[in-house]
Amino acid sequence: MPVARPETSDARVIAHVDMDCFYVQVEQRKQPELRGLPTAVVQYNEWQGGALIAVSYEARSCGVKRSMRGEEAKAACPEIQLVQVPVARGKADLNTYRSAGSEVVGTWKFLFALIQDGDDFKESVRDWICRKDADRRDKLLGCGIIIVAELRKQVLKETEFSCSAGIAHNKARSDLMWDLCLFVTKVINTCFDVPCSTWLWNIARGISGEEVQGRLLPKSHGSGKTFPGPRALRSLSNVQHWLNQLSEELYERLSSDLEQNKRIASTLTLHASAFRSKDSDSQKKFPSKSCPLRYGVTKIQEDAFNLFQAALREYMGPFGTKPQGNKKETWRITGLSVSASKIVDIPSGTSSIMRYFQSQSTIPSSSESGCPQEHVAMTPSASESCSEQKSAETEAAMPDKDINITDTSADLDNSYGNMDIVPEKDASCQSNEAKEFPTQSGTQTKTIGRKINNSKEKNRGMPSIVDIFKNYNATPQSQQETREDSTVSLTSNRGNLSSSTNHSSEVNQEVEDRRETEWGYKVGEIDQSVFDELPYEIQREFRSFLRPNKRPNAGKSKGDGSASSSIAHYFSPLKR
DNA sequence: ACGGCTGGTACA
DNA sequence: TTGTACCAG
Repeated sequence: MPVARPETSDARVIAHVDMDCFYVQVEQRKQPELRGLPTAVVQYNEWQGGALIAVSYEARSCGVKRSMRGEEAKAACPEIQLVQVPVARGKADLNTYRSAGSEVVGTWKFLFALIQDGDDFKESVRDWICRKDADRRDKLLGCGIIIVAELRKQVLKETEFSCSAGIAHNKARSDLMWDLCLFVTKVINTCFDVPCSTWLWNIARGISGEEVQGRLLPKSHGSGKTFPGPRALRSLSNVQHWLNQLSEELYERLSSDLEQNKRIASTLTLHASAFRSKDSDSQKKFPSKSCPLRYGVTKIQEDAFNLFQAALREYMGPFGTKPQGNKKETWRITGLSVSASKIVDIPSGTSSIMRYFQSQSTIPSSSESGCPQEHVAMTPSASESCSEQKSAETEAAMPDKDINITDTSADLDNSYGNMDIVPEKDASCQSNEAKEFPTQSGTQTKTIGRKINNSKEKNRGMPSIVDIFKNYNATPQSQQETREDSTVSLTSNRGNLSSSTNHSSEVNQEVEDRRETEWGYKVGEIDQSVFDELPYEIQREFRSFLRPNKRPNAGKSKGDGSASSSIAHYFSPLKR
């Protein structure tokens, strides 16, 4: 983080949008009678009422906090409504919240529609962006404000979820930081090196050129569970049971990702936490282990268990293997998690997944360690790490032979669907595909990686929100004559979504009634409902752009109107 | 060794 | 590349 990037002269507009106590909102949408009540989402409830993981604003005002247990929350706020996270496979199941999150992201498509009509948008902002009577940077913020106001309204309309947002010229917050500024100035020379000092100095003043990294999808998936106190696992078979559960969930999510996003993960990692009951360094960390990820439930289960055993041996050192070594030097597992990472796009286009895999398939280098699947049956000592089995790397991006489909007309979904159903046998090393590519595994693996990366370039789906703002250029021109050039450009070479407008939501019906177009308006025609959402000082600013002689409506907004700067703005939760 | 589960970054 | 540590919500 301490990369002191200079702020560019080019003004940016950066918005931070944050879903309000999201899990609570998801539950309240499911049970509307909970709306407006102090509510919290709780994970498990057997021990002290479970752990709070989301707290509604009403409950927060009673002093309920996220780290509390359910019973604590009841004590602080007796009328609080506690909703439990679903449980699947004996563990918390967050999938409803994940898909609700995807819903939210899905609503952003209206922004891309906006981009498609970029010319209209340019036209509409041109008039005011060039005006002389306000600071250009503030005008840019104003533009961002409108976009974000629309976005929040759209999210609310399509999902019923409210969100809050902040807008600034950079990623660092730049207001309400005076104390920090003073503090930093005080300590800046005490204990920081030069790069760190300059970073601190700038951040405290809201100066940052750090860029926004755009991404719509997660970089990894994980499934984990803790086994606190007396629940700690003490037998291999119990560990295996839980690894099976976790692996199932992980595979389910990998499958969804493959189906919905056409992505595959290539690395499987096992994390565990443990302690040793008797003496010595019981602080010792349980090592993480990873290996190439092979698609298939039982494959992930097997690999995860093998990784665990390899890690366990390392953890226990000489004691673990020999029961007679030291009496009762035994382990307890207090946490397990399996995760999948290094997720890459696969080409969608016309080819099926299978065709892709087949074209990429390589021999799993029987030269060295034989069939890559052998480790499944290996004893712990013999399997000393899947990760050392280079041959298995090529397996990473390749589903089992037994799910390969010779019918090349098979489409993505069908071939993927078979993965789950077909019983997994050890794939032999003599598959036809394998023999076609007698290359060294390492080389081949790199090739796969490269191809996948290339495919990423041409195969991205929707543009990210960052792409939007990247192309959001306003050229600082000396007005008047150069008016043609002083436009806000909102274009994308990728956007290809249709711009349909949904007028059916009853929630915002009265809003819709007042509102005809998405983005065709001029500033003077800004949707009143959007306008009303703006902080008071921003409304005033806008009015000064538009009707310099008119006085703003007083008392419309909760703001006190005293703020003189619009450097950073914050929107309160949108009312339903 | 109850702040669970999930995801991210930075670093060696 | 793998493994570790730490952070945030």
